[in-house]
Amino acid sequence: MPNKPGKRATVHDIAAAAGVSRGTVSRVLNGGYVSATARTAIERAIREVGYVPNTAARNLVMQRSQAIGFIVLEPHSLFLEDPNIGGIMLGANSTLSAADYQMVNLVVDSERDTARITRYLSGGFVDGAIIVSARSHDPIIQVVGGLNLPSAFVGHPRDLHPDIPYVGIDNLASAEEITRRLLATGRHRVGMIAAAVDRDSGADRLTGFRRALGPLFDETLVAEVPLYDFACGAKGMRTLLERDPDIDGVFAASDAVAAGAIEALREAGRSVPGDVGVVGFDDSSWATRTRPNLSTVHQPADDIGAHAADMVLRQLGGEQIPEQGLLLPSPIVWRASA
Amino acid sequence: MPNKPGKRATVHDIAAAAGVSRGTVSRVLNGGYVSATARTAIERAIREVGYVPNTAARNLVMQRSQAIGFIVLEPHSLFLEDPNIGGIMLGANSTLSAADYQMVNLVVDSERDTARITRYLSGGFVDGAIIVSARSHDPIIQVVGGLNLPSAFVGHPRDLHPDIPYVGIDNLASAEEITRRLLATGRHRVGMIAAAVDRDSGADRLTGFRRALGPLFDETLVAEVPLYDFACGAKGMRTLLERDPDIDGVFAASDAVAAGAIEALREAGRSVPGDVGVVGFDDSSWATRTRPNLSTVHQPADDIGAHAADMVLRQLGGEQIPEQGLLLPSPIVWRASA
DNA sequence: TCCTACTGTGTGCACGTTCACACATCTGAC
DNA sequence: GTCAGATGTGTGAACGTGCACACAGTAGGA
Repeated sequence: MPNKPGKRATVHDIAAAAGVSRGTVSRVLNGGYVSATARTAIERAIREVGYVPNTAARNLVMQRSQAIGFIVLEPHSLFLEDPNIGGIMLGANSTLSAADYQMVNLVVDSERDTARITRYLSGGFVDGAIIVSARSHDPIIQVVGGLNLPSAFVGHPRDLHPDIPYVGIDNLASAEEITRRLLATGRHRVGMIAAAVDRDSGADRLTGFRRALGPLFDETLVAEVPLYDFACGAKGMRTLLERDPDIDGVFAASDAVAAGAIEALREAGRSVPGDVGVVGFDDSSWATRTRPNLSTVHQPADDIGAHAADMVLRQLGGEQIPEQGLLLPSPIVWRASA
Repeated sequence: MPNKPGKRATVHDIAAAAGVSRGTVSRVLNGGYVSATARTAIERAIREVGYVPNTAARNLVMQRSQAIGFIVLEPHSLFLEDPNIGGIMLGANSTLSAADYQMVNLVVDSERDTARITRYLSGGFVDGAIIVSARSHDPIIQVVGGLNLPSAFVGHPRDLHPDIPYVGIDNLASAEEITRRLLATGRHRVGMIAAAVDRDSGADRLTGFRRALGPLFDETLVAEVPLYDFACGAKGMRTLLERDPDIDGVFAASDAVAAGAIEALREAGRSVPGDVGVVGFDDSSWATRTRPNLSTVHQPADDIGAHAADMVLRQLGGEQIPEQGLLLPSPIVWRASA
């Protein structure tokens, strides 16, 4: 039972137990010249007493907090809906905790909280930050650029400061590729349900779709909806069917949107993939919930989080990140919906 | 620009700026006798310099970490799937951060990590803990009971230490109630897809179902499946249809299970709610994704998290929690699936 | 006048750690 | 035999804060 309610062992205690001074104990903990005999005696004492260094004391003298902020710029409700954020969080968390860093969550609901974040970021509460869901022209980008805080963005807003690294996937190329795959199945009237085009991911997916179609691109076959969700997907699909009943292929901006589209198609008496081929994006849990299962773009959320954490950690280690950003591979997963 | 890269203002700086001593500054920060003139001068200095107290130094002298552990005893994959954990986390996080506490996430994948958690909990890294998803006979229960750490459980395993408070919902009563509602729609052959009966929530929901049926209870109309998920729901439904093709009502242990059941019913050519009435549990995002939308039990995840955090906070404030546990209301949401 | 109570302020110490420095010992080379 | 370099160890100072204590001034009552 190493746990005595009132007191915790300190370096002094184990120094006394091992018959050495505090300095030597500190050296076996942090590296330095220590004799073999002293080292073993100290290690034994540490084990016996169950000593764990006091984080607060260490942080105080080292002038750091050993914490990384995980800042999500989304309303609470979207935070829960988004199939990727959870994975990104988990990926970042395991990388961070392996390096003995704590992850501090900060969900920012209102855009006007920028002042509060700034104070938090510059207040020494965190040694670094991972910022998720920032959009182009988000004031947070300027703030983080001005601060000298090791940080990484998940996703890549256009106007990112050149010194701040980002990690994400190539939404544009992936959208283009999956649209091509859809066209290759012999479809002739292919439309898109574009969601959240005010966000970089949404805009990129639309641009990718446009590129894949090239001269065949037809403005009327794009239905824009505000959110990446089921209801918007159903609404978007109804709009497309209205505009062109002969539509035979749909690229949905996310799996949730695709699920909504499939529902609307079923209601309209169309079969999937018989009458209409549908592809999604994200490879979230939606993809295997729909019937038929979705053909989609796999988004490696876990890896994205891990890499973002790694980038922050490397900067903390004094390293200058050479590449400006990192785009992880996002392979196409071809299932039955197209 | 209060942010000078190298240096941060300390109590000394603002004491000098205001023409008083450190002690007086500390008193305006933490309460005590301070003259009006001194107070205004100090407050002005604090504002001008943008002073924020150093957390590490404060924690060191106060002998605390100002952090609360949020411990989830689930594999990573289940953590993402579970529709409630995200909400609980968010609820706990906002209550905690309002009280200036940090939330430290700890997802424990393997059950054998108990030693690591014990070390963490007793190591002074956290001042308290919120523990989610513990099951009866989980060793963590004994550990936390032995430690003298302010904590709260989400859910209520049978063998909980009497001093440790819990917060959750009454799975048994709610299951009983929604089954009664289902029976009241005129169904005569009502079955259940029971999931995760090795967990307290799963076992309670089954017991509630049994109670509602009373003497009508028929063992053959219960299909047990391992997980609260879509695939298990579909499988469970097929089993039930096989055992009794005349089944006309189903209580699914969760919304995901219900969604799977609806899918299986559709494949078998049954209409919902025409041929078979289906009810779920959780009121998660699944509930409005299925067609028809699910009648289900609303689980107030956000409130659960907030209350758990509050319980820990109150213990930290020296309060002895009088009630042993708290069961939050979980109202029935009646939609179209039954 | 003296004692007590209250308000207000400054100072020293402690919290547990790391780091720089001083000091000690041992080796080998000139 | 001395000097240089490597290896090993102890000590003091500092990190920034809160708290206990000492002290000063004021007011009121006996």
